[in-house]
Amino acid sequence: MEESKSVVVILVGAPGSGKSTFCDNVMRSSSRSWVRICQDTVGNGKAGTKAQCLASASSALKDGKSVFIDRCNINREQRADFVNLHSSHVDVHAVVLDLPAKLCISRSVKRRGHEGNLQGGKAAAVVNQMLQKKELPKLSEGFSRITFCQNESDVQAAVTTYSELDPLCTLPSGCFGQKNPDSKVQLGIMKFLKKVDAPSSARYDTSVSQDSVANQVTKEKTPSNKLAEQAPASSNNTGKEVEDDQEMGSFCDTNLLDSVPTLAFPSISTADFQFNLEKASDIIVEKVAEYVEKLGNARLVLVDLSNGSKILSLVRSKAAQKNINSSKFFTFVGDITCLYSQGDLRCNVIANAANWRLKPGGGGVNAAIFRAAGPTLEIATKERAESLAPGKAVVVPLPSSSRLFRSEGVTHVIHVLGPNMNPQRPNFLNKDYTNGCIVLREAYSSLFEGFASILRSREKLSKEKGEEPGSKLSTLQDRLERGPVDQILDSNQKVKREGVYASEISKKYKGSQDELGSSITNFRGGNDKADDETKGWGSWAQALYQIAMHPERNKNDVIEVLDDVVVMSDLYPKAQKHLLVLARAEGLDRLADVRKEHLQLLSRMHAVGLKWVEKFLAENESLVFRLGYHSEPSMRQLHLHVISQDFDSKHLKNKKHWNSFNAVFFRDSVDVMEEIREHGKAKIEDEGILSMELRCNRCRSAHPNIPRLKSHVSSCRAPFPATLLQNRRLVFASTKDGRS
DNA sequence: GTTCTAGAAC
DNA sequence: GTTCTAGAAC
Repeated sequence: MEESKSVVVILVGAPGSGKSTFCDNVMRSSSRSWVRICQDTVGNGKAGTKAQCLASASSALKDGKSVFIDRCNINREQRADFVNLHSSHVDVHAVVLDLPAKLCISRSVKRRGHEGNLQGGKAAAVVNQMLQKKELPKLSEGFSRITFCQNESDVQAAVTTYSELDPLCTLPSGCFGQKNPDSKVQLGIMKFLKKVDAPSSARYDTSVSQDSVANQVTKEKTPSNKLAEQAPASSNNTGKEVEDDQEMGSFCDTNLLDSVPTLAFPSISTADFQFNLEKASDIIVEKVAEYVEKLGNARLVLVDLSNGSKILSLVRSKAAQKNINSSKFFTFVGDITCLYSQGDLRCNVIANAANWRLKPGGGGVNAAIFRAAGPTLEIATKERAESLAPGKAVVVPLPSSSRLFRSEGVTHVIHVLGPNMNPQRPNFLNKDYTNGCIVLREAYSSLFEGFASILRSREKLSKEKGEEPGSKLSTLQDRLERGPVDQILDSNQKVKREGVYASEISKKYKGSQDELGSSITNFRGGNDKADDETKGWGSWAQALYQIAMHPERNKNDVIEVLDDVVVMSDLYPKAQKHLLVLARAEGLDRLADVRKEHLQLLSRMHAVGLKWVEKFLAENESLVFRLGYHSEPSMRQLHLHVISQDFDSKHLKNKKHWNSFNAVFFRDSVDVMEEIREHGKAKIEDEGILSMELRCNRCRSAHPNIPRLKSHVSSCRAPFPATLLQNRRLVFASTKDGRS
């Protein structure tokens, strides 16, 4: 009989993956003579080195022992020298403990008395860092056998294999237990949800499916969606290799045909319009409760893209408290434009959180829906309404050529415009939640009324066809599946009649738009949009321009209006006192536009700023002020910052904020005026300065991040740097000498 | 300008 | 694991 062959087993895994436990378990019951070489212990108390590990391994092999290399060996480079221990009488194997990072971290954080003293808080960081470098071993590195373990049962199986490895036996060569590394888990799960009786021969990594995907897919599903509910319980029986599902996403797939009319809607106003989530969730639940029973068997589904969505969880718990029928109203995590193809949720109507222009663009749901629907939606929308006032909705039948119609089964889009609490957007309600809540309620009423009108028109269609009204309410879909295209167009046109009803309403709204949304027209009026765009200012960057030109329309923000300047509080003050003095001149967008002819205006702005500084200093003489311009402002319209030097503000959040007031990017008003006077233009510093290191504005010490800087600044009492003390760049209370 | 969030840094 | 940043979207 052949001489017994030693084995070198290189364990591969992050801290906490269970390498040492694996070795212990094998060694406890193996009939082989094993040596565990652990870098943490090989140095006899000191941190061991890789060289020591190699030496110990060679010497153990010489003695005819088998060896475990118990170190992370996380990438090829780390493993290479150990693989080279291979010889005619030594096999080199790898056992990969590729367990979920979460698990490794929680184990390594919790453990006590670890050999390498890697435990507690720092362990997590190390594990995370290490997993970034992870490189799974390949046979080509020189291994004769690689065993991949992705969960506890894999590990147990590998322990058994090595425990039972008799000294005279060898294990078969090759890779064992490897999953397809980039298999589309999401796809796999989706397919599984559709086919519960998938083959159960092969293994499926339950930890992956349940942790990452199944929850996302199923958690939010309605109880009526039984298949989805059952899926996680048996998902470990499904096939590990999931073939592409050709049926998936096809509208004509009737596997789980769901003919209940359903409206999917995003939370209105809570994203970009920054409406308070608590208030919004109350209103959603209130309005759903009001409408859900009126809508017969139809369903309402609140959709949000992100799994951890606060609005969904608020609405869920409030709806549960109100005992709203969960088969008629539920929340769903997914992309509203792919609910059927990606989420298996059939929604024939989707709501769009539209903008007042009813145009594509912006971002979020509006952009996504217009993109997914294609240009036909824009055309169809235009036929019905030119614009939308807050609180209103308009129903738009989707042309059958639209992708949303063809592949998602969406027959109508209802555009809704909610109240806006975002100062950067048109129709800003400036914290007026009394009005805001009224408008948001109205928005949901309009939306659900619109949906009801679609349902009524379908019922009518069903009657025309001689069907039981409300039996299926999916006439369009039936025709789509069975009938020729002309029939679809035919029914589409009939639906339009109802759509006109909706657009009549919207015309009525248009009439009342002036009182409801006067700043809609204001926003448009005065300047022309093309002009803004050629100058490269985004829509959000126009606010100051609007205020400078029409201060009377923005009474809430403006604190002083003069012929040539407007003074306002910065909406997001970066210090205790932070004002903006706006130039009321057309075409003076930024510091770079300033020339000699503006000198008088500049000195006027400076004087007005100083006047306000005096007022503030009278209230609090410990403040210190600086007046200046940003080299490259984010907002259109030349504005002078008047800012106290405490920088004590929750709105000061990042490097850019700090450096825009404390690096040379901030151009002192006194210097700007002098440069204009002497050279005809002001020096503009590059935006790159904004990412410079963070230094205290007094003692100039450097700090690693904003929180540390802020905490330092709050207590630094060093005098200000000499340059700031010169030329009246800093403004102090008159009783002070400027050297505090 | 802000918010949101992924992922880097600790 | 949390904290923090930086980039994208608006």
